Amino acid sequence: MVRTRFAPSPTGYMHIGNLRTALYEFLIAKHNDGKFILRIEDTDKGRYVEGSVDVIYNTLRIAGLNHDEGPDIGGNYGPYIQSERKSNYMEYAKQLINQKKAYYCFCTKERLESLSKNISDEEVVTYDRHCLNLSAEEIENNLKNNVPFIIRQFIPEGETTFNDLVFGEITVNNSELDDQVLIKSDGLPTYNFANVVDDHLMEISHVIRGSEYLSSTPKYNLLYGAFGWDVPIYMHLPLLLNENGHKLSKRLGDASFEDLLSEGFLPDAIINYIALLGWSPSDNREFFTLDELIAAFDGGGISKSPSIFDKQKLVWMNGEYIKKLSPEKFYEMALPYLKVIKDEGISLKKLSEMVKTRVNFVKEIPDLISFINTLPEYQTDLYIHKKMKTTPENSLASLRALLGLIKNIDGFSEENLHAQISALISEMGVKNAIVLWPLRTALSGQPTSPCGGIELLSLLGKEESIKRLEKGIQLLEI
RNA sequence: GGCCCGUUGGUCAAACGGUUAAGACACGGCCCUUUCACGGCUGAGAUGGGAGUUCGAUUCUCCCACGGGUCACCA
Repeated sequence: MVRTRFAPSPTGYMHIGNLRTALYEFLIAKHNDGKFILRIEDTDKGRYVEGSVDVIYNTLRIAGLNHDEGPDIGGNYGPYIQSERKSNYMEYAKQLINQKKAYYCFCTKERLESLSKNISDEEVVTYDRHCLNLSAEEIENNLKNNVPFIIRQFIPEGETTFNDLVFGEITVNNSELDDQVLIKSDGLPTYNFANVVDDHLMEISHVIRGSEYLSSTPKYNLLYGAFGWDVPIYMHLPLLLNENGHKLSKRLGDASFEDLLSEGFLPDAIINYIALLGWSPSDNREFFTLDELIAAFDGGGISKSPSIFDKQKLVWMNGEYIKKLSPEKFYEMALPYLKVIKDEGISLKKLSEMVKTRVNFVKEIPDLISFINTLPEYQTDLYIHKKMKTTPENSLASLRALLGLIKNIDGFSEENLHAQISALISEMGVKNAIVLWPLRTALSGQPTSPCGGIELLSLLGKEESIKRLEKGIQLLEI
């Protein structure tokens, strides 16, 4: 049974790197018909941020990464919040002490600091094992007198080798490893210890996490070995970097999932995009629904080198997702923005269709259509278009002819307008653009618009169209 | 600094000893189009450097350079 877990700390912020880790954990579980577990790692009381567990729930829900077990929905391996499992860890730590795989340490903070003081910056500071050989009496005495203590892992001599699904076999000399703290003086376990104990107890089969944990993995292995437990399958993921090549972080102002959502990115687009950061499917496809990802994600094709999070490409992908939306769904999302239009005679449905291929975000809509409310101030050089071969002079002539025609048209349907204007154009003996570009310009007052001149006529109606044409003529006559 | 990991165009990346070194984003051009956009076509742009191994290296080995990670009673 494949069981993976997402184990965030409730620090109030879920950046894209965390999300991608959760995604891959979810995908590996689901690809293998396994379980995806959520566990909250709140052993650092100092960093706890109120409400951040809800951020985690919301993120997973919105992203569609539904967990099978967790604090909110329970499961057979609970509790799923580490602070609620406190007694477990001490018990296991004492077990290691009995086996001489761990030991009490009564060193004060001051002594530990003095340790690093005598050493130059070039060297590694490791614990000097001052407390390793305390006599049984000393230990007992200290404990009896409530001297604050921590429990340290005893790292034996030798080498440690582990295998990683992404990075392959890695061997490290144990002399590089410190006698790390397992239980802190507040009685809570460190992340490293809690992780090993919980992953074992929760029968996690695949430990999937960022590659920043690669160098502490040997210590995990030693712990598994000390307990006599099977080592899980490791899968370390390449880091996600910002455009400056640094690890994504809140401090550097990198966007969180929530930030991206409020910027208007679609959850599916974000998921699709980050799935491709550090992973490449065998067929090089680039559009995936979550279900398609589950089918395709078999653990292969994961890169070892870090990737830079490129927002520009996400913007593009968001636009693609918007184009894929059904007209109904797009209309629903666009509606709040379409409502900037004051004229109730205008079909928002129709506007919605026009605007759909022109935006990467629905929030861009008002900028595209607000000219409909009021004609913007514009300069007559808008009428000069090299490719259309328009000049202020021929534009003026066209607008005059159009004004004359339109005043006498009653049916303002597109078909009718189209027919009449075509007739006018052939009568004038000019190119389409000579008439249509000035029309579009006079009606929109902008270099671009979501549709052409004839549609604009129909959209604005006779009265408003005449006003705008007259305004154009007036400008050109000066 | 020690240790670990990495290095294909600006970015994401494919090619797992033999290819004219894919594709995508961004950028340029052309076409389509009554503007813009969409769409289509197209252009420019890369194997960090040096030794080996091999008939042949992006691919294997070593050295160097560069980048990242880690070295907490943080996770």
